[in-house]
Amino acid sequence: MKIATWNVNSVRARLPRVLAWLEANQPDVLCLQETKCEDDKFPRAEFEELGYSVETYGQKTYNGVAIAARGAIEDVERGMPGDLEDADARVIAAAVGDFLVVDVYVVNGQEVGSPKYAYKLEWMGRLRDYLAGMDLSEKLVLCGDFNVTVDDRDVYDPDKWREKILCSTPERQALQALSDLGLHDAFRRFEEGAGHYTWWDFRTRGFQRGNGLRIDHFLVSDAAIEACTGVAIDVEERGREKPSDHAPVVATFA
DNA sequence: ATGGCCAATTTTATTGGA
Repeated sequence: MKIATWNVNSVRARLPRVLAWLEANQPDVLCLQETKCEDDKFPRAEFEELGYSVETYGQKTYNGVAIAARGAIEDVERGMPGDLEDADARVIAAAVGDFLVVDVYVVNGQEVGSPKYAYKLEWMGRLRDYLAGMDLSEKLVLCGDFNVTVDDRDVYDPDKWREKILCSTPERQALQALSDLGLHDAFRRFEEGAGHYTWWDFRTRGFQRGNGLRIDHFLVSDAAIEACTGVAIDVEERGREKPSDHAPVVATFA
């Protein structure tokens, strides 16, 4: 079972890239973030032509998540408890085979101390409560764009980013609270070194300079980590024409 | 120290991203 996560930064703008990537990599499941389109505008037919069914939870312009899978996608849940009527489309959960997949696009937070930062921490707290209600004895895979680095190994210049957005202690604690439920950072099971990133800023030409952050993660249950045989960041995809600012990340399970 | 790029909509600016 190969499960991928990718913040595509608009599924319509990225469609040729996404379809080519699916054909080349053949994951069983692809979790998308920042689809940036309403469900009836999602390019569903193009995914289906490649043999993928799709469940979407989108909105106009911002946010938006979707799960594409070769097999049946069952028990789909959109949003989470505590969401308001017009809540951001940031989480979709479903069963695929014997895996429970939870696809998230965590709030960015803009700047430490800002109203959006407070919203980020509140949202992550609710995500924790939502997950606490799930069956964590199952093979549960929580993946997506968390907009938080786990520790300084995930940051190209930790001193520059000290207590800044994506790296602040409260954000890392909110992420740790998810791990404390019994979820494991699958990437770190296989790689302990620094310098492995999943996002590079367009504005600073971060990719060309090697300035990135690791903010896209797989947090998986005991049963899932036991089955996990590897996690790979597709850095090459980030270097192609008209890329997303995030690279796809692929977790493989026996 | 700052800004750079990219996408969508409110489009010839603005907002948000991280």
